[in-house]
This record gives sequence, C-alpha cells and structure tokens, in this order.
Amino acid sequence: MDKNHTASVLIDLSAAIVSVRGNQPVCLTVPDVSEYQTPGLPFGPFYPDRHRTMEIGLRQWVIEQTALDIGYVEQLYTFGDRGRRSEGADNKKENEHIVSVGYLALSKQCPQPDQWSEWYKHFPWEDWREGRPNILNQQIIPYLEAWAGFDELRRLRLQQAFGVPDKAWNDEFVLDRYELMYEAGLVWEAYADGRQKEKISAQNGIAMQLDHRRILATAMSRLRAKLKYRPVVFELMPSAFTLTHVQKTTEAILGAILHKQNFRRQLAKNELVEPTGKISKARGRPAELFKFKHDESQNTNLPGLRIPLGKSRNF
Amino acid sequence: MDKNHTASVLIDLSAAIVSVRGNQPVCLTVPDVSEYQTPGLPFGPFYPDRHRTMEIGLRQWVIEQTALDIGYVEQLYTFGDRGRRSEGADNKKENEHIVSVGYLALSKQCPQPDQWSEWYKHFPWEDWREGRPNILNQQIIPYLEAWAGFDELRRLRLQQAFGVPDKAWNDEFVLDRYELMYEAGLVWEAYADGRQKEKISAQNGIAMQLDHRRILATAMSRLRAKLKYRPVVFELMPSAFTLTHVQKTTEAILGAILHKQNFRRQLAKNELVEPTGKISKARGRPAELFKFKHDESQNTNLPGLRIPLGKSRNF
DNA sequence: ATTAATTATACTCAATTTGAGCATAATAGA
DNA sequence: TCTATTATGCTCAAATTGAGTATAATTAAT
Repeated sequence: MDKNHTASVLIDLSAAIVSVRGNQPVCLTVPDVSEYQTPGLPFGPFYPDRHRTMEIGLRQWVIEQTALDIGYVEQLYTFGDRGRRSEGADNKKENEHIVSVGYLALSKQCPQPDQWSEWYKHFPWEDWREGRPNILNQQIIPYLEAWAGFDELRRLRLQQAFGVPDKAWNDEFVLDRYELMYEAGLVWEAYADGRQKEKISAQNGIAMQLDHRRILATAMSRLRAKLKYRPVVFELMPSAFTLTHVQKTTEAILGAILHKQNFRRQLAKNELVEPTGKISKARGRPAELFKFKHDESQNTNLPGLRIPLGKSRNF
Repeated sequence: MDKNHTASVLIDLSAAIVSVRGNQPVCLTVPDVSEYQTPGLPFGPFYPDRHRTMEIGLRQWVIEQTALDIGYVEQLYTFGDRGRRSEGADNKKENEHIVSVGYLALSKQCPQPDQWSEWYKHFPWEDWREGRPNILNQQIIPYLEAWAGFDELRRLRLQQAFGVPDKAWNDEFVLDRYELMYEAGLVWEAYADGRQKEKISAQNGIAMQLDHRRILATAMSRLRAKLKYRPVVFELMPSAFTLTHVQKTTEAILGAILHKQNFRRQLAKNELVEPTGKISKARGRPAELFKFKHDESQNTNLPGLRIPLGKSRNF
C-alpha cells in the first residue's frame, strides 16, 4: 500500500440525455471540432467541493449549458480505464487521469433539432421495427463469424449477443453487441483506439468521440430493460397523451413493434394512467387523452408495464 | 467553466464480497480500530496508472489482501457525496476529496469465520424466512409512521418501501428501506453523520463505518433483483450441489421461503443444471448431485430462474 | 352523400405459466 | 418394522399471455 503512488484523478460526468422526437429516440450531442467530426455526448467536470453529490453536479451543468428540464436521472456506470483514447499521441499532461461517470437522463422536450442525434444512426442494427435490419446479415454477422472462427468462447458470446445462429434476439443486449463489435474491430472506435490496424471499410453506424458510443449503448440497454418493469416511459411523455403515443414511444426505445391490444391491457391492469376527459383529434377515430397517475411524486419504483413482446422474434 | 477550480479526487474501491455460510448470507468485513468498533467493508485505493480498469484494480487488492477467489464482480454505484462522514471534525487535509466506487463480488468460500459478517445482523428487518420480523412492528414502523406524520410524500415513500399499510413487501427495496430509515434518523449512521442530534435508543441492526451499510444495502438489492433473471446463484455454489442446496442459498439471499416443487420446475425448464450422476447422502432420502451447465464461460446473461415467490406476502 | 381509409377500443379464446397442493419414493435411525 | 425426514413426480385450478376478430368513430376522397 504505497501511499506515495499517484492516485489522484479528475472526474468527468458524461450524460446520455435521451428524448423521443417523432418516432425516433434521440440523444443530445455536442459537435466535434477535430478532424474527424464525430459527435460526442455532453460532459462536464465534477467539482467535489462545489456540489454535494455527483447528480447535483450533473444537473447543474446540464441546466447551465442546455437549459433543459431533465426529470429522471440515473447513474449508469463509472469507467476508469483508458478507453478514452489516452494512449493516443498528444494528450493532456501525464498524471492527469480521467475517470468518467456515465449518466442516463430523460427529457420530455428536445428543442434545437440539430443538436439531437438519432439513436439508430449510431446503432442501425438495433432498430427492428421494420423487421430484421439488413445490415446484420449483409455486414455485421458475416464479419463476426469470421472473427469468431472456431473459438468456442467467441461463438458462445456471438450466440448470446446476436442470437446467431438459432437463439432469439434480445433487445436488452445493446452493450454486449457493441462491445463484441468493438473487440472484433467492427466499429470506428476500435480503430481510433489503436486496437485495429486498418480503418474498417463499412461504417456500421456513426461513431462518437472517446467512449461515448459505449456510454450510449449502456444507456440504451438500461432504458430498454427498465421500461419493462418501471413506468419510465412517462418521463418522456407530455402531461396528456394518447395510449398510441405511449406505445409508439415505447416501441421507439425498444426498437420493436408491440401488440396493440395487449399493450393497452397491461397499462389498464397496472393502473398507470387515468383519463383526462379530453379527446385528441387527428386522422381516424379520435383517441382519449390520458395522464400518468403518479406524476407529482417521483414514484420510480411502481410496478411498470410488462411489455407484451410476443413469442418468436428470431428470424 | 473555471478550469482553476479544484476537481482532483482520490478514488476508493469498496467491495461487498458476499458468500453464503450455512444458511446465512455473509459479507467480508474489516474490523474498526476507532472507539466505535463498527465493522467496515474492505476497500482500497484505485491507482489509475497501475491498473487499466477499476475492476482489475479491485481484483488486485482483493487477491493481495484476502487471497480469495472471487469470480463474479459487478460495479454497483459511485458515491461522490460527503456521506462518508467528512463533515466531521478531524479529517484528512482539506482538498482531498474521496469518491467511492462500490462493487459487488461473489465468493464460493468464506474461510476465517470471524472476518465474515452476517447480512441480517446489519439488516434484521430483511430476513422474512421465519415470518415477518418482529422488529418491524415493534420498532421500525411505529417510528417511521411518526416521522412521516401527515406528510403525503413521506407516507407514499413509506408505502413503497415498507408496504405500509396495505401493500406487499418487496424484497428488492433494501436500499430504499435503508435510506428511509437513515433519513428518519433510525440508524446509527444518521447520528454519526450529524443528521441526528440524539443517539437513537434502538440498535436497528449493527452499524458500519462511513457509508458502508448503504453500499451493502445496494449490493443486497442488486443481488436479490439479479437472482430473478440471471443465474448468479451458481457463483455461490460448489461445483456439485443438490437442488435443495441451491434453493436454500437462494432463500438465504432473498430472505424468503420458496415453494420447493415450483423452484425445481423453474430450474428444469431453464435447463440450468445437469446431473453429475453422483448422489449426496445426508438425512432422509439421498439427493442427486447436479452441476451448473454453463460453468466454463462466464455466461452471465442466460435466462435465469424466475423465482416462484407466491401470491400474498403482505401480512 | 357515400365510400374508403384510418385509427381506437371492446372482446374472445387457446396456450402457457404460475401458485398451491397431494402422493409417493428412498433413506437413516429408533 | 415403524417413524421421521428429505427428495421427487404429478395434478389442477387460476392467472397471464399471445394472437386474433369485431366494431366504433373519425377524416379524406369520390
């Protein structure tokens, strides 16, 4: 326990601030000034003597810099490794190690459209709403199979993450899939981190700065999982909404289509919404407008809606 | 963005290293030398230039200091606040802020019995295996009700966390319950942190150093939740075991009794175990010895056993 | 004004899963 | 041989889920 060893670090708070625009989940990004033009997640330093908790610190700079009203905030993961491209050439001065704490935040609005980046531009293989994405069979899977070769462990991980060849696709394994692709050198970040000699040909989604795409993948995994047992969708909904609107939002996040009647049955059974009495008019039959029942108190551990995902989703 | 503000911190890696001894979940602790004699979780500093990731750093000092073989490791939460008693009088020198990253680790063995502390000595209200713990109705609930008074939000949180008065007890809300008790000044740590003037009369479980009981509560919540959808129990089992042994271990962690036949049905359906052909002899009819099917590869995201918890658990 | 397209909502029904239990099997010890 | 004890096989009703049909209330087109 050599006390004289350098143990001092700086802490970055990175946030995946998520919203839904139209039928696309989006995430707040900041533009990159460097040669690569890759977008990044917003982040700021944590000053321990100014903010009592990291969450307070996070909320502080989010308000200062984005003027957004973020309600739900959840800590994702703390990355202490040098994945943040620190092996690279010109860096900060030596002893300045950075630990990044990733957060997921949900926002009901997303003004300034150019600052919000669609999830599935970074993860095109994660959107199954119009069927199995072509990029899987045309690009990703063949590469991964070649990478796995006869390595038993690799093939098992491939099966786990991508359902190859005969298991079902699990929408929650976003991070596992991204990390596998990173290890196999299938994403740009692997090249940027020096893990990969040649620049890969295929794009496989828009890359992000540092480890930000990994943080976004973590956020997606967590949000997709949470959606199924906690009523977090309503953190993305306006005060009054139609049931179809809730479903479309849920589908956007899950990247999958749900059975309409069963979805509503769950909502009804769990008593999560109540009618406002008002009516929404659009095309077709008008829909009743509902509101979330437990809005006042940040009642995060209610039962939540068990998503009716259907049986066979591996095709 | 004043760059000159102090942002440098030290990072502690704290670990809730969990095992099961007999029918009691235990957790590795280190004795306290101070006047209070409260035990604490083992922790060590993170040296970012020596270890590539924090998990590697954690494994390193766990091996060095405990010689334990920990298999499963999971990051829990990063605490950046001053809950670690830093408001107190004599502290380290001013600018040395500490951020603690909590980890959960599982160990199959637990040698040196005096170093392992039973969960339910710290959380006596969490063990429902012999029915609803008396301490709830006799000590905790009355105090909490008085604390809540007519405050709507407090009563709602009380209902959420403790099921008072008419909701079911949820075994996963360990952290919520502990934090509520902390806020209400019902645990020693609240007094030690200066939130509470008078020392409370009742013990309400054995206290721990700093925020360690909170970290343990986080570990318990996570492990109880995980048990229900990932096969992590087997990280606590020897290579061959009886089905009853798996059940007893699960029950110990959940603090609840399960239905035997249904528990086995889940195990069978999910194909998590396979017979070894050997037989265990004890009292009564001998039991078949099984082994975990997926032991070689750290196959953490398998379906897992959906625990048959029964219907009415609020009495 | 009628029709078609569109969206919302009510209801049905079989298959599966769950909660809860009884019945029987195999052993040790009295 | 009987009893206590633990293991294991099987049943059965209730609840939940997956998947669908039928019908209602609109707008837009003809």
